[in-house]
Order: sequence, then structure tokens, then C-alpha cells
Amino acid sequence: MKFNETKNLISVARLICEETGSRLTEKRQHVLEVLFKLNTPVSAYELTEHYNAIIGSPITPMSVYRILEFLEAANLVHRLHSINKYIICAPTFGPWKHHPPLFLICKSCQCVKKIELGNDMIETLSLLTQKHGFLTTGSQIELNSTCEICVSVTKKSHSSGEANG
Amino acid sequence: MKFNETKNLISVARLICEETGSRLTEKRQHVLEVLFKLNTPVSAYELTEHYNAIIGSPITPMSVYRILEFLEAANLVHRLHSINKYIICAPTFGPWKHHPPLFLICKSCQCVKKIELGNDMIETLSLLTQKHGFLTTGSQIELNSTCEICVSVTKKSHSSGEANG
DNA sequence: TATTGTTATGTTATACTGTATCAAAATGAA
DNA sequence: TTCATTTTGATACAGTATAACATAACAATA
Repeated sequence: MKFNETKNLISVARLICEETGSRLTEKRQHVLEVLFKLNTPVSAYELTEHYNAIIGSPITPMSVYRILEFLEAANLVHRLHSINKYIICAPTFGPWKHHPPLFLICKSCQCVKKIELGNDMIETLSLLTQKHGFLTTGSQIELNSTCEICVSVTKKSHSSGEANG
Repeated sequence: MKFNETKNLISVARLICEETGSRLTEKRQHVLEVLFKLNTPVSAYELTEHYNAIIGSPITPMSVYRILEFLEAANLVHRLHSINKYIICAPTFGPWKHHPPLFLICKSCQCVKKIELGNDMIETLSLLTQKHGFLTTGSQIELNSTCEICVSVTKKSHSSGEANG
């Protein structure tokens, strides 16, 4: 299955750029590759550090921000506003849809899980939001919740003798 | 209907505080009142300015942050992570539920609309997130979308001759 | 090949958002 | 009063993001 995912990613990215008349420059490509390697949400500054550690030529946070903005507009990167972090959004992570993805974000440890919503769900949500004068085109949903690990930790610290029922 | 909403808000807040053994101090009450007056999302620093403009005794952003944290824990304030802003979450805005509210947030103009989700929706979402190891207790959903005003503006600027069909 | 326009990056500064830390004040209980 | 706890004051600083202007790279055309 995982045949040369990076190359796949880059070629898709190149196609998208060609469509819009923009360029997939070396830096942009490198940012994509670093994000792909990390495969976890990182802040722009963290990304800068990783970039400078991995790639030969250095980059500044300012450039990283600009490139992230570009890649987000190209649907190649998700910006997780809730935690001020960025994560790759590559065709390698599933078929290329423009469904609004649902991001589960743990309030406590900030781990993230991306979920594809079913068509029913999408439909219902779209209608609901339209009814309130909003359009979900190209949008994304962030659900600030709690992951099971953090839930169990909290439980323990709050009442250490509690059974797991 | 709107009989003395501020008093109602404050008395409910007082009750909540009593339950947890904490205090609804003058500053906390003022912050609630200012947020209630504004009734729109504001940043902590904007809130500080408004506070200092409206209330006699001054307050610092640090205190505002602490009070916001306190009020959020008491379910009296929502923190909208997507836009780093805070909005009142008062019982005057509907029956007191612990359903996760859905916030529609315009990516463009950052206007916000709070929506109560139906029980079906909540149920489906809860199951879905549980299946992925997350719990939605006390959580909130932020949907980064586009409001109709900004949609029409964008349309116009992109293709000014387009009909409204 | 020069020229020009557009896109992308370099560079510096600065604004905005949020937390750490320690001291002081206010409150409540022993 | 004394003590512990909660709340606030005050300062500093960390982290996130953008503004502004200069330069470089690229493409198209004369």
C-alpha cells in the first residue's frame, strides 16, 4: 500500500500548484516533507526548528508562516486553530475529499485525531449551518474533548480508589 | 421575558461558585457583567480595555486571564480557541445544558453564532468520538466556516458579473 | 538580452496572546 | 489572633503571528 508516499504527496502537490498557477518551490516542498515525516501537529516555530535540523538550508519562522498559509490554501495543510498547530493534510491519508474533516483535540494533552465524517452527518451539519447563515465549504471542525488516557489520569488523581465501572 | 437578566446571571453565577466553595468576587462579577454587555466574542486584552473603560477600578490582563479561566471552569464563559476570544455563556441564553455547543465561526470576519445541537446529533457525535477514544464531556465544537455576508463579498470580488442564482 | 511584472523569500521589527513567579491582600476557619 | 487558603497585584517573559520593506527568482515580452 505505502508505495513511496512522499513522492506521491509531492506530485499531487505539484499538480495542485500548477492548477493555480503557483509554484511548488524547494522550501515549500521541504516544509511538506518535514510535516509528512513528523505526521503530528506542530507549531510554526517547532516546524522551523525541525526544518533547520533536517534540511540543509535554513529557514525563518516568517517564511514558515507564509508557506503554511500557502499550503493551507492549497488544502495540503490543516491549521488547527484550537492549539495553534499545523498538520499535514495529504492525499496519502485517505481519498481526496473536500468533506469538512473532524479533528478531535484533547484539551489536556493536545493529542489529535482526524476523523472522516459520514455523508449523513455532513448533510445534517451543512443544512443546520446553512439555516443559520453559514457555509461549510472548505471548512473544518475542531472538537475540544478529552482523550481516554487523560480521562483515566484525571479520574485517578481525583478519586484514586474508584473502580473502572 | 428579559426580566433583569444581569441580576439573574449574577445570582446563578453566585450559586455555581457556592457549590464549588469558590467566591464570586467583585472583579469576577464585573468581568461577567462586561462580557454580558458586550455579548460578542472579545480577546482577553479587548476585554481588559472594555473593563477599564466601563468599571471604575482598573484591571490587568493577567487578572483577566485568571478570571476567564475561572469562569470557563464554572461554565460561565466559553473560550473560542479558534479565534482566541471569549464569550459569555449564560443561562440567559437558553436552558442550562451540558450539551456540547456548536460555534459557527466565520473564517473571514470572525463573527460567531452559537447553535444548540439536537439530541440525535449529540448522540451520533458522542458515539463516533468514543469509538476513537475521545470523550466529549464538557466539550465544545468549533466549526470554522464562512458567513453568508463574507461569502457574497468574496463572490463579488472574484467575479463581479456573476448573477445571484 | 534587457525590461518589466509577478511571485516568492529575506530580514527586521513589532504586535498580540498567554503563562510563570513571587509578593501582597482578602477571606474564612481554628 | 493566628493560620491556611483563595484571590489579586505586579513584573517579567515565553510563545504566536503579522507588518513592512528589500531582495531574489522566475516568466513573458519587446
